[in-house]
Amino acid sequence: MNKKTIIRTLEKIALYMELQGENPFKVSAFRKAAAALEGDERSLSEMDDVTKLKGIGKGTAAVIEDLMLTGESSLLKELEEVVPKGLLPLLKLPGLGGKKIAKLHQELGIDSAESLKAACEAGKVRELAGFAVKTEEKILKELANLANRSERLPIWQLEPVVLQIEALLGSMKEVDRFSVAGSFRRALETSKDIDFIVVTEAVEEVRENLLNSLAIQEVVAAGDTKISVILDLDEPVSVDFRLVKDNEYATALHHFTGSKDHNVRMRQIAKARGEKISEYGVEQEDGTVLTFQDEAAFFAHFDLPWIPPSLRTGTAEFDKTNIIQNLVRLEDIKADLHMHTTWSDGAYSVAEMGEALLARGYQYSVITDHSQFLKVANGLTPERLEKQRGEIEAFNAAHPDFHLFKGTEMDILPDGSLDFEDQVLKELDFVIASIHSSFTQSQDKIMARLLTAMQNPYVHMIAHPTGRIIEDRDGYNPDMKQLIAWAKEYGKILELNANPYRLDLCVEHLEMACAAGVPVAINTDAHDIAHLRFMDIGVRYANRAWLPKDMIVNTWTREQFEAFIQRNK
DNA sequence: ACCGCTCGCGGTGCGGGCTTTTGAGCCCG
Repeated sequence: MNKKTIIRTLEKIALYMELQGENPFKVSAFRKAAAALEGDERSLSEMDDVTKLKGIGKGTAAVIEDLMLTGESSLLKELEEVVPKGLLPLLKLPGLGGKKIAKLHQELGIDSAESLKAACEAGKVRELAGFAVKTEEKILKELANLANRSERLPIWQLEPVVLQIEALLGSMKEVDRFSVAGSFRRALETSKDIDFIVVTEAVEEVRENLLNSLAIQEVVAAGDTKISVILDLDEPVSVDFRLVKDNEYATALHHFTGSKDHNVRMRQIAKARGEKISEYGVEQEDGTVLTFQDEAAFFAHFDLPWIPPSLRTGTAEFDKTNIIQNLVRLEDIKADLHMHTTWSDGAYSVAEMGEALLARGYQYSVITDHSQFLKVANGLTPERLEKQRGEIEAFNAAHPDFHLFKGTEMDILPDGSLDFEDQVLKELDFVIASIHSSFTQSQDKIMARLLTAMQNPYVHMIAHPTGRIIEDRDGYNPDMKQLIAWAKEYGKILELNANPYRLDLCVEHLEMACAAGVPVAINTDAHDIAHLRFMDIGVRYANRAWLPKDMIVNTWTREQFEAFIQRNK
């Protein structure tokens, strides 16, 4: 019996109890027990007594013992007999929780989405205490939505929507300031919706403007403090706007940025001091409410540094406050080491990319068009690569305070060889090696390919090391522990590809690279000037892994970078 | 159901808002 199964069983028990309308504390006790097991790194055999873990007592330990001895949980079996499986999806319906579902089951014998629909249509549901006509209508509407209801949306789908809404809010003269909040601001891979905090004194105008300017499928709520809409895009996207006064901005932004666990911890800290935090301010013991100009002032009130949103998980951010100042911020970034031009599959010329990089205030960058193997991307032959050199040198001659290094994104071929000979690589300043083909090879073959690149003295960096696309494909499944060990051994950089499709390395792998002391570069892989903005996402994502600034290659000065890339010549 | 303060019992990481049932359940971070 493995630990994962036990954790899942405890969570299942909680779910079934919830559907029975059980005491919510009892339900959460089972969830807490599961979380306690999950949070402990030891395997079950290494724990002599599970009840020593905080959150596991007599009852939950009995379930664990049951599972260990018999492979089954008699408690779960009993629950499954009493609670119909068809009720499980009903918890997803907004407005229905365990208590209400239990009542529907007990009073009307409802056991599935179908029977709930029938009961609503027959007008049976409105007769129940706690339900009425409106509830019935709402349930019917939500049942219709249930099938095509999308779960969490990936960051790459939300990012352009956020950009568009930011442009709209920025253009509205009644809007004094605004920010995106929620899990998007914390740089999570997926979010359920998008939250915006908007400061305005002209609530009506802003509301009308928003409702008229956005492509709206459905207005969920449109009050004085909250506007909630579903946008009519390829997939429906929920967006919430919170309209607040200027002095409430900091606490509202903090509150709606979360995470929930972070907020709970903050409120505990406040409570211990006799204060109360809400989205409107910090209430003092005498009832007066303090407000703050910005989040930094709010955190400072609790003797905390400004905690970057990505760190707000409710865990380490309160213990490791002394190293927060060592983490990377967007203004620390001095270069972008991975981008494409019209020479391969990019949309802008070398000079246009160069000007855009200068406009971002960078000191240097690297042009890295694809190599010849990638025909679909118009990859460069050694001859064309040589021609490109002239264009880059001309740009550099005209811009003495900035430097474009000459590079390539070279394919690691399916047979394990590299796309350019060493003589070609030798002439380049910076060489990226990456895999774009034969993802389904065995892990041994993939690792053999990567090892060739690692052992080549002219290669500096491995780009998007796993090849994953968020919520779409898993990539080529390299042995990351081994890859990181090689990067350390051969002195290579691993990339955090900041394109929101990729975010590769992921947080877990970044943490491993960090622990091993392997340098990381945050790159946009821009194929368009507009893509250079992804650096912001990359930086916020890197924060989630607590990567210190000095381990991030593109925070280095041009001199430091040059010293590093020339070491093998 | 678990924990902690003390051996049975009260509180359960927070607080606000919305619905519509004018309480209690549900939802948000």
